[in-house]
Amino acid sequence: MHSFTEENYLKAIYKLMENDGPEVSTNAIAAHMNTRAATVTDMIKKLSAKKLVHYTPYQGVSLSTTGKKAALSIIRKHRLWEFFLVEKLGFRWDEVHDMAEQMEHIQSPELVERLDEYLGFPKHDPHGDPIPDAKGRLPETEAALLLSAQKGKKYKMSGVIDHHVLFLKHLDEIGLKPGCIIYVDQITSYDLSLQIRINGGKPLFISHQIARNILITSSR
Amino acid sequence: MHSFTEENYLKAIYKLMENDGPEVSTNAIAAHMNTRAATVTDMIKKLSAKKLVHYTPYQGVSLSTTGKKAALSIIRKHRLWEFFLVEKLGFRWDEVHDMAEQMEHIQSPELVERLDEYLGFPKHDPHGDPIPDAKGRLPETEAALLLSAQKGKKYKMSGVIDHHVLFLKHLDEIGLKPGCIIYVDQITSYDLSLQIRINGGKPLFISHQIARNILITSSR
DNA sequence: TCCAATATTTAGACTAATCTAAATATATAT
DNA sequence: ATATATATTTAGATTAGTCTAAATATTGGA
Repeated sequence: MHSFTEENYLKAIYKLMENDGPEVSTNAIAAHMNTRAATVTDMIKKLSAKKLVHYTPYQGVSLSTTGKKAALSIIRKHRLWEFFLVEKLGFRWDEVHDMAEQMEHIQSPELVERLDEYLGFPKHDPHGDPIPDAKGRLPETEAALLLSAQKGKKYKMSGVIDHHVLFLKHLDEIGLKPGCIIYVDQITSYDLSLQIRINGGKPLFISHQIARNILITSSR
Repeated sequence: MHSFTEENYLKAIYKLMENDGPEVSTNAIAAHMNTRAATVTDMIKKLSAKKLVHYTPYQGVSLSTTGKKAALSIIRKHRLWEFFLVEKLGFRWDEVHDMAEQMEHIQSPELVERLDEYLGFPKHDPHGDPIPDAKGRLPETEAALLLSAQKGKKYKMSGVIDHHVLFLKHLDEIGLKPGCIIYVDQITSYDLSLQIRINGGKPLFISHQIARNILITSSR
């Protein structure tokens, strides 16, 4: 249906749209995809001809209904495969992105639905990101930043903002991963660093830099 | 490393080489891959420049050691994914080829090894084809054709020659699939058709056409 | 308002994979 | 042995995706 490249553009536009609003700039896409603005313009025209995006020259681009659906389908596959890689094959959550990046392009609606069922219809991937259902609907996700946590309370880690491998690896090393319970013992007002305990373990210091990239929900 | 297209050529050359001997003709590749001879010549030159094949113009092509290794790695992945699709996701053996055709190109040595382990190191895929190990070694496979079976004996179905979907689907419908036990009750010398029973079930007539495409081993 | 900085698009070119048509080599049947 | 049929390669063109450099549009500050 769509080429790998087209799928990657749709996904990129979707993610940028999620963060920065519906109108996505050529340069933002170029930066996100590590290509040149001229290349992006070419591809946007193609996606526009296929009615996957709305495009007015110089005004940025936004996903059409079909484009959004396509993007969500790719994201669904990506996240289901990530879940598979962690839960079934035993990879760590910081290892699976690049593999899923390839697997998300496998074309077979039947395969996706069977995989979903096989995995027990998970709602979130190993990073805590919501998995769209077969219709492209995202599960409700109420989440706050760890830096907005209150002293003395406990929370459940529900995901991350930053998805870079080095960040994820660091979190994994200190024992932080989605699902764990975080007890907030101290908040240093000077540098906004936190002293926490994970699942009731020993105290751990978390910088503001890290706390702003961790998502939490009320525990239970 | 290699493009999808290059991988598909290597696989095609491997399969043709398996059937017709080491020297594979341009036309044979073109026919197998549904392209034109001119296209094949171009690609052969590229594979030759990469030292994946040995090539003398007008004399056909053969896989180099590296080329053969690459081909076996792709076949390994294809067959492991087929096994996964049937054993874990519950697809029928006649449904999985096209999906595996896409999955075989996923690049990640670690993923393949973990998948192999997860599946319990299977030796054969759902069609009975041998799965190369991590080093590219194929398991021993002694197999005969069903048409060479003897009256009154029983055999285990070990695979198929023809891999076309319609053939596989037909076999599945009549209950023949790798692993089943075949009792040969009668052989009609006139048309070489067979009367068999599957796993001791009710009698079934098998044409010569079908019998020549089914592989068997001695039962147990 | 107008100019400079920034963002975007256009023009022209490149590579990989493919094609058709023409040229050339090999094989085969009298 | 030679002509004809078949197989293969070459030449030249096409499409998708990419690039650089140049042209053009938008924006924000004086």
